[in-house]
Amino acid sequence: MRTKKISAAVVRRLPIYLRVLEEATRDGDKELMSSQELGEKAGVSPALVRKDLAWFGEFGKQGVGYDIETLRTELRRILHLDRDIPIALVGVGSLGEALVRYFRRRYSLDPGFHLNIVAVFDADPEKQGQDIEGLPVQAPELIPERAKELGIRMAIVAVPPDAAQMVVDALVGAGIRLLFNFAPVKLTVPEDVHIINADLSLELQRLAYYLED
Amino acid sequence: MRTKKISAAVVRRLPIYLRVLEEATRDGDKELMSSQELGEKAGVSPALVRKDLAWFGEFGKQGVGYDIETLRTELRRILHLDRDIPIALVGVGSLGEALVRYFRRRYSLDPGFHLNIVAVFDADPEKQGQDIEGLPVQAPELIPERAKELGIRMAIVAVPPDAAQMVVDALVGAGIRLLFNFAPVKLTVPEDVHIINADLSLELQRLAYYLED
DNA sequence: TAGATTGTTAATCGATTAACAATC
DNA sequence: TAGATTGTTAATCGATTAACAATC
Repeated sequence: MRTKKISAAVVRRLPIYLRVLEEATRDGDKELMSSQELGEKAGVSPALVRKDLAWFGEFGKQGVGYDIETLRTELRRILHLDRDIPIALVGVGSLGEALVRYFRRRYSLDPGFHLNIVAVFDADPEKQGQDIEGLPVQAPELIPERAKELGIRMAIVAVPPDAAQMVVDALVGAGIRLLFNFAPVKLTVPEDVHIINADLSLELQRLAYYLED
Repeated sequence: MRTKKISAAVVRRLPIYLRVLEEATRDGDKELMSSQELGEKAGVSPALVRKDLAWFGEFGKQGVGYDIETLRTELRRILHLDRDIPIALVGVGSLGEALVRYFRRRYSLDPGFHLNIVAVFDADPEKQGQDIEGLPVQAPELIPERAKELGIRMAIVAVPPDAAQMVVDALVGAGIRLLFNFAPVKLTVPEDVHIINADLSLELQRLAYYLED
């Protein structure tokens, strides 16, 4: 049912639903959840929950609701989170290093968390060879090789702004088409490449708009 | 002209426009910029650029474009970035520490960057007293006191998920109504509190949707 | 069966784009 | 003046909500 193109707005909510369901599974108090309850916990209207899910199939039962276990399994499958996803991170500054630690710990502690940083790159020879959370920092020249070897199709970019476009080009050249960028610059990518920007300065600046005088 | 309520979609683009203008000022090649050019550099259509700016005043000249210097000054004023904004950060894990380093360095290097982390808190007594980028880690009990003293009205939350709601309640209790949250949980706040969530796991998970099988 | 809740269609809302008169 | 570009209105597009028949 992946024929029609699903909008980004819908995709953005799927991991939220999944998180609510994972929590419900952990707390394990019941087997069913209505769109009403799922919506409340996800911060979304019940109608929108149903509409979002309906894009992918008929997962609910009228008069009953959704089976938590089933829906969780489906959402994992839809999001490709039913198996490990190897990820590269480029740029071991303070932020990059923190991200490696954060995600690798999360991966090793939470068995349901399939996002796994498996290779770390930095152009600084001083940093190369250093161990970050069990991974050696490697030269960016090795990206294509390691990507192939490890099946990497997703990367996190945490390099300084000047280097970001170059790094992105290298990643795309290595066949990586899913990018999560922390550099505060607008990047240009081919249209079959998906890029999500986490521009933290921009977010803080927009928060400042709401300051009262 | 802040009578009508400006939508979040508009506010989100303002810092992008500002960044383009700051760059243009730095490169200093010219004094004017059209909505066409500003739009290209910001990744927005020219019509939308004009519409967004028109909410706040008539900053352009027909047939000419926008004066870069003037518009930059106006945007800074609109975003309250024409003066320093003191910020608190709570939670000195690897991510919190990286954020302190990142923003404090940015603040000291870039004279136009007015967002300034001025106080850092963590509940772990082991961490209290430690120096992070020139700031001592303090006990969260001191938040109200320091907030008053330093005029803090914005805070970054980088604590573990379990502690997040409690910390947010404390911050709101101390009169802080602008929050930037990194904890992977849905937080409940009074409606006059603005909260921006940077839920990095959620973003990576949604990127996984676009994996091809 | 009666009550509840889904999946889906129609109505509404809001944001973006197109178009153009005003005017520099 | 002629050409260019703004500010703004109308048209379009897309996302969310309301409503309800289907059905468990």
